[in-house]
Amino acid sequence: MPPVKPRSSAPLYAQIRQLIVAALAAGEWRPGDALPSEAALAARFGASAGTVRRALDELTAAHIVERRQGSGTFVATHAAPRQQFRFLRLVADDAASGFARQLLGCRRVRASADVAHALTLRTGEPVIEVRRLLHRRERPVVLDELWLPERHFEGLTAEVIEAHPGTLYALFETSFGVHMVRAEEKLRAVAATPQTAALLGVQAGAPLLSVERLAYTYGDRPMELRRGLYHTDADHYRNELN
Amino acid sequence: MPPVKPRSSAPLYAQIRQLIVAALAAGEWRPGDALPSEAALAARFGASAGTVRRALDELTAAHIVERRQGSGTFVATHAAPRQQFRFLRLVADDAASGFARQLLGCRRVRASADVAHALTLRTGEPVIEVRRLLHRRERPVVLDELWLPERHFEGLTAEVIEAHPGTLYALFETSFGVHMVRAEEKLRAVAATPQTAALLGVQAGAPLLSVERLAYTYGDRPMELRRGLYHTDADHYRNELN
DNA sequence: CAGTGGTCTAGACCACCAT
DNA sequence: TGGTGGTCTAGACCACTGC
Repeated sequence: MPPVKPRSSAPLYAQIRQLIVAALAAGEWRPGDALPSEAALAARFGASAGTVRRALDELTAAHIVERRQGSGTFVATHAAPRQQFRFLRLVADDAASGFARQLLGCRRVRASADVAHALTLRTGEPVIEVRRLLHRRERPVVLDELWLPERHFEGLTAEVIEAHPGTLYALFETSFGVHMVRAEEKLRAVAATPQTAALLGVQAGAPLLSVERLAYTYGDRPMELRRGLYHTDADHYRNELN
Repeated sequence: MPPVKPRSSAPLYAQIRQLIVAALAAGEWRPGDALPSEAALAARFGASAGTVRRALDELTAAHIVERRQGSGTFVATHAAPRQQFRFLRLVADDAASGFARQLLGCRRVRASADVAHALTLRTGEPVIEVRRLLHRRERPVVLDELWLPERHFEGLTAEVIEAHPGTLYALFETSFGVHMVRAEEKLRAVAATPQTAALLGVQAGAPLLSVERLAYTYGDRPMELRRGLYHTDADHYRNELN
């Protein structure tokens, strides 16, 4: 990894931030690994400790790395307890409790036009389609359908999913080297179709919260399209606005 | 305003951040005003420029102040073009366009139990209730109902609202000195009642996105409860997850 | 105890804005 | 041209972790 170009227009801390992300994308450090110390990174990039620190500050804010005073700086991982439901904003109206997962299907299909467009693939390229149901208190609350580009997820089968105890994002990390960094969601209210109503245990036509999520890995590359239908009678989608 | 306590346990930059927020809450600087320069604030708080800068960094991230290189640091205001729709995440599926406002009512009522609880009032205390409709392309898309503690909004009437060209949050700032800093929202899908359906031009039972928002002013004091029903056929609620 | 991140300082230089 | 925020440095000291 070369040192930083001195004549570039972008601030040094931004260049260092990008170089660290590039190293993460290249797999130099894996989720959960410790990064070199701030002093070591400063030496590597030929910058002062304060400048490296600023780059790490921003990566910490973006949940790309995680700092632990006294121990070091670590690559963020969806396996960490805090990150478990980082992207699932559905919470119970009363006291929270976890979800039980039920896999409905996992198969290789050809990307439809809209799936391909979202994932920047060509229509008809192979994608893996997963369908699942999440239950809370023995009742179905989320019907999820998601698509992944097959070339990054070769070998993902129902058996692999069933055998994995953690979240899907943790599985993507450990088994496929794909770490999701951020996501964009589009929410709408829709009416349950007869099929979705049956799966979620509601009447056809009942209102459901539709959540379409596009998740990105390092370098803003879209890697997962997800369409969820949330039953929001006893749960709600929680959001904070700044 | 006294200088910072040297022996306190919280970091100096956090104390300075809180002192600045307290000064904002006390009205020392109003939205749109320039704060003293970083050097002047450093002198006032008896800290170095770097420490004051860190406090301002955090206030900038929270959209409480806004920096302009070469000019100074300014108190954030909802009147600024960028902040216009900071809390309204509903965007059109195609090209964006603005909203037209229609006031349905503004009256003084007694707080119901849930409204009072959200605003930390006692049940029956006077609140101002506002109801409006937002239109896009001549079609109603948002039915809004909101409640404000009367003691902070004395004199808020339909005429005042109709006469104000900007957003409600800008009006709250200029006429009542209440600046909203952040908000929490709870989203669900609900079925339109006959009344709401008529106002939004949909069938009774049609799915609507219900958005309950609690907005806070400086010091995390809740100042507005808002319940919106969004018609999401040609619009969606956009969210970014980090 | 050594090594790590967390805080705080002092100062230099640059980029931008207003006048 | 003077004042403002933006970047970058060098170094001191503290708090915490793990051996």
